[in-house]
Amino acid sequence: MSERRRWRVGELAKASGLTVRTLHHYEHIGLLAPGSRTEGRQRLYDARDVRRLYRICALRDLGLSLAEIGRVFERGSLRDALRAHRDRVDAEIDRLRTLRRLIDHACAHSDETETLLTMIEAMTRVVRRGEERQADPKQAEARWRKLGRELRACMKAGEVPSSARARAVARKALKGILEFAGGDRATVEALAFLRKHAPPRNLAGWDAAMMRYLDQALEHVT
Amino acid sequence: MSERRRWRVGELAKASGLTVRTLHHYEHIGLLAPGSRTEGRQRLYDARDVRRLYRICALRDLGLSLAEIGRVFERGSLRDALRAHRDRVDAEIDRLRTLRRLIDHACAHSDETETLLTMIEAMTRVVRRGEERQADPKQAEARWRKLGRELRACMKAGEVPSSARARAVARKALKGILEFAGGDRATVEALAFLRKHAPPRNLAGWDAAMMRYLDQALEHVT
DNA sequence: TTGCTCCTCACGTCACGTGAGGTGGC
DNA sequence: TTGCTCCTCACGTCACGTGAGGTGGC
Repeated sequence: MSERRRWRVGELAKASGLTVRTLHHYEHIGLLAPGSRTEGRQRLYDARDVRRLYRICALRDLGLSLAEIGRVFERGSLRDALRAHRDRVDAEIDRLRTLRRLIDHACAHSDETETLLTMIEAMTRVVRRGEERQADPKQAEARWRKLGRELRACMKAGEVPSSARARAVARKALKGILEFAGGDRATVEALAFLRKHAPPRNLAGWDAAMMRYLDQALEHVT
Repeated sequence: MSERRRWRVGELAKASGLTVRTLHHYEHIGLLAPGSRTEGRQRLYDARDVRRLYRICALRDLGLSLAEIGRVFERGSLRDALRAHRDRVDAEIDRLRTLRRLIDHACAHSDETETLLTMIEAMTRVVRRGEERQADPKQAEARWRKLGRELRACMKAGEVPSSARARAVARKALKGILEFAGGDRATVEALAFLRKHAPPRNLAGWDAAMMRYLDQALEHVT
């Protein structure tokens, strides 16, 4: 009674929603070989193969690579693979969110290709090479840390952002920003936008609240 | 005085953070050719090339393909390209969010590879092929629409989910769910999870509030 | 002359898509 | 015999990475 149901490659393709070529590919890389073949070398998949295929599809739909899936089936821990994958997904979501805001900001603020390009260029320059452009990154960081401490003192003392002390800090910060931007207006604007919408995490001890406070103080500085 | 600054390929690579191979590639596909070459065929990039390169990098960092970037430079509207891209980014964020919840749910609820696989398989089966499994999709949809109307009537009348009328609707819904799941417990659970965490949009006229109401009513049905 | 940089092929990656040319009939 | 499905190469996609073997000196 071992006359079990068999599937030819086209049948399995139709049932699974994959293509015949995909099944060939999975066999080629050693991920799923049919249990048997006919005398004419036609592939015959059995129930075990089908089961395995659905698991492959499930993991693939989660975004695992075929190589990772192979490893999970061989001996790996699915849990570890999933945890690692979850972290990758989280990072990707973060990245896309920032990107989304950047694109939207660009779209909303200009119609002209030239202007748009300049703006995007400035933004990505800031995002990508941020620290690299500093003459001396360590010195620059120490300076921002110091400014951060001064600003935090203003905040703790309950001073409004328009107070003389807060404005003094803001003026020093503005000088640092202008220096960083190399005098490029688009870069200064891009920095302001990024401070608001995609605050860098843990940048020299600054947090989002401090950046908001700084932006308010900057509005009172000429 | 046209002795302008020139860059050899290695210099430009270092300055831009790209590899030499990448610059070769951009030339190969017609995206960025050096303004000139030496007698020994060495590439010489000028300021215009550098400018163009930074724009290419900016658009690439936004996620545009090299082909799209080429089109934008030739004649295309950057704005249209950005809008289209923004929509793609949005869709991708949605997809990853659902995925994220799915992975987390799976991780949180089991240690065993076997169980995890079965759970994930059930979920992706539901997500991917939802409607296909119905014997008659049109008839099924009409049925869910009818149930939706009955449920909405309960809600409008201000009845609590434990009321007799709501429970009657819930019992009918449960029957439909069991049928859809083909008697598979894992699939039923997966459906419940997805109703809560990744509600399908506009499924036979049901919205998220209705699904919450149904879930509450289901808790009062044995 | 010694290094370093540059050059042009050309194959590899990843997950398949897309024919081409020929054979099988679970 | 006619269709339909199956078979095995093998090149194409995308954005480069990675040598291999040889030449230039912006």
